[in-house]
Amino acid sequence: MQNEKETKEKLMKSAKAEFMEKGYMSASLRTICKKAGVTTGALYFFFKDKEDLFASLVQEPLDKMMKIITDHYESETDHIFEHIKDSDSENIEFADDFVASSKAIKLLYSYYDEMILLIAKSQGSRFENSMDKFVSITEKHYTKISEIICTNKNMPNMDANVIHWISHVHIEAFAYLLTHVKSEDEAEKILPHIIKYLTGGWYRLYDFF
Amino acid sequence: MQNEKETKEKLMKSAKAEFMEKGYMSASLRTICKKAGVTTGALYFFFKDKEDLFASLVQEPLDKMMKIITDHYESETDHIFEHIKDSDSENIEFADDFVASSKAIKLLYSYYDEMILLIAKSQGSRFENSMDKFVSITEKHYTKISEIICTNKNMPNMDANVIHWISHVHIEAFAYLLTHVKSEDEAEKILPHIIKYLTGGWYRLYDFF
Amino acid sequence: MQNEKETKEKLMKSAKAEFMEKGYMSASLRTICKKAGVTTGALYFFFKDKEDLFASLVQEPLDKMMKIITDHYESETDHIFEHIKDSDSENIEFADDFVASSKAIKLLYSYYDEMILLIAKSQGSRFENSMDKFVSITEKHYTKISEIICTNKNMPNMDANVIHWISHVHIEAFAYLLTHVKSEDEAEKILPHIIKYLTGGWYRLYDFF
Amino acid sequence: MQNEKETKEKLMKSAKAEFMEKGYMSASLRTICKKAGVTTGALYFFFKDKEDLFASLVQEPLDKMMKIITDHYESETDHIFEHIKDSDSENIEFADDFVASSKAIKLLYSYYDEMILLIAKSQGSRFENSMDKFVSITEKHYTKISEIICTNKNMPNMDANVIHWISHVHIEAFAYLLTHVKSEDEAEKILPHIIKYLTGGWYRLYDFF
DNA sequence: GATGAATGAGTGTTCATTCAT
DNA sequence: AATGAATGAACACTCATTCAT
Repeated sequence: MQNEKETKEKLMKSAKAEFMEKGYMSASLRTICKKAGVTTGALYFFFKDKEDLFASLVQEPLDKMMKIITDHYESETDHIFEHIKDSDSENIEFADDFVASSKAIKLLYSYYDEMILLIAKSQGSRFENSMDKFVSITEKHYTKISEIICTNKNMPNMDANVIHWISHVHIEAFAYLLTHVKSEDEAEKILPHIIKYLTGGWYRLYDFF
Repeated sequence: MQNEKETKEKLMKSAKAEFMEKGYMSASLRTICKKAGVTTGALYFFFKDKEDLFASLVQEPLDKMMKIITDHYESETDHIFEHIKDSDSENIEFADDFVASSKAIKLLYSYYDEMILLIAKSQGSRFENSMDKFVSITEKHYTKISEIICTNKNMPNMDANVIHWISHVHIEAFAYLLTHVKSEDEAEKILPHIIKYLTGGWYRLYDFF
Repeated sequence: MQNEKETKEKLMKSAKAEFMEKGYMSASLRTICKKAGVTTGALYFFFKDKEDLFASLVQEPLDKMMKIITDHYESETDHIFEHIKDSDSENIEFADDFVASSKAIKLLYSYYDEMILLIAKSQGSRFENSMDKFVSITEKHYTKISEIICTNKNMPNMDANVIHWISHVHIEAFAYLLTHVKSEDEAEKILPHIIKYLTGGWYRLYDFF
Repeated sequence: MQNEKETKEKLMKSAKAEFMEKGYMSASLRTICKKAGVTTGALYFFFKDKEDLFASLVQEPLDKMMKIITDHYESETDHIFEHIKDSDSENIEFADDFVASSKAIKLLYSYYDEMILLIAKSQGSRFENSMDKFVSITEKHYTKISEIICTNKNMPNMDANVIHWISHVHIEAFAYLLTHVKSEDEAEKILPHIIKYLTGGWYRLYDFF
């Protein structure tokens, strides 16, 4: 009726605040509507149900993030394969990938609220395990890399559970920044140290020192 | 009923199952009582409220774990200080502390259910951030260690946020094992790799290689 | 949209399907519109309200059926009066009216869906008792016939409630066929037996044997 | 709390009135509770859900009625088999079973409200087709009888659909009385005529005259 | 002719909690 | 030590209907 699309936006803004405050399960649609100044019926005109409302906030950022990660790993894989051919097998270098990571951080912080919703406020919704998907992709990538290293170094393959944990830690590192470091600037300052630490782990695990 | 305390135990057993299955928030006291074969009134005789019931399951294990960790760090701190005096400043060695870690794992798995409740099923209760306390203690310990290293190596002190993250990662490593690796044996097999990775991070972060 | 009346027809078709599936009360205008590919507003352009939409489907068939029955009884009444004069009072014969009944069945099955809507799916609407009107007309007719017979046979008049019940049964017989026998052919095969049974009732009730 | 069992009874009384007035679907649990002077929570202490509340009113009467009918048909079957042996095949007599029917009517009217609920107010609940079960039992009984008659008279067996319809009519006759004749006395007066009519149908259908 | 937006009252159901007995 | 009864607020969701455009 009134100003076009305004209601939907008010609803989404109100929903974001409520989900952020209480999490998916404890959030009340009644409260969301009240704060948006609309009736519950209006909400159901725009959204199928509670989950759809939540999805309207996080689905797109999630998809974008997914694509960024997938693309990144693809290019990194290419890079490593080239690197392997050129260099002698003993001196693989782990990319202290500041550039890519910095990009990721930028995206992450540009969707600050939405990422928080996904990471910490989605319990009870179908998004409650979306971090796991990131971990899964990461795991696939690291499994490949690990195989290359082990082959080159004549080591037995690394235990799959270990790779899974490392993937988990890497993804969690970003989640950690979001949930514990409010400002992007601050995050950017810490990030190099985190990367340094994480690559240190790789080197040691594969006996490079 | 007959044997005193039997009701309370039935209630706690039933509660554990329900909390494990649905998490704190989604667990229903009605269901817990029904499965225990008692009325809700009985529950409220033994427990103040929902949170108190949850606490009855996790508080003690949490406290024990807390003590173990605190004690461990105290003894480790002593050990490091001695070590510092004895050795020259350049060659600090990070304890790849298999013994202590293995002990922790044993305790962790002896309270498997309770730890899962704390780590993964406590959202909505006052225990939802209890991991943070572990992280805090760990952080204090690592802050000390970091200061010693930096002093010895004439480096500027490490950013507090980085220390906090590292502490987080170390605690999460144990949580990860619990939530992803069902059997203790399996966990013990993975643990050395995890420790190796984590100490590798320390070495690199403080430029030991 | 383009071709006028197309929307209305789509709406009615969709409504018929929904009413058939769920009955008047449980049918949802939302669903009807969705399946017709129109908005609720469009529905309210063509129809006053839910009941009006239902009426658009069944009113005309109902009226036609009403007229057929009324006409039929009128002609039958004439026939009986003639018959009475010609014959001696003892030998009234009940028309095992196969021809008329077969005609009725044909009409009934030509409006199969609409009749089902009226008979079995109209609860909650103003049509929920439309069968009663058929019964009423039938009752008037049979009351006359009963009076003629009783006069001729010097019997006391038949209890009005009994006549009402018989009328009810006769109408229900047709309703039964519609709701229990899908095909017209099958119905036509059963119909003679039903008529035979019903006329048998008349003979016995009025002590013809 | 207060007077034992009073609340449940008030609830059931209130529910009966509401279901009678509006039918199962349109009845509102809120209204029922309000009129009983209790909160909705109280209702759910005594009854699982809306259907359970409805069942608490009609299940027992339904079961009793079912038993009466089953028992009746069993004894009637015995009677007919004896009768067959004694008499010559040509002169089967249909029991104008006033005694049994009168008994049924008495039971029916002693549960007047409940039977009305079952017959006319149960749409939307699991009881909406309970009449069909009565018809089914009746059908089985009449199928047997029909076979006996046809065998004795060297007729082809009667069409199953016809038997089904007759069963339907017989059951509906009782339902009709309940829904159209308020007083039991009045019903008892009409019943003999109905039975006479129905047996007349049998005689004619099987060509006894 | 038809849309898109919105209303507001309503639904059945579940919840943790209380308390007289 | 425990029961059985009851509260009352909250929940997500659906409904027929309205109306400016």
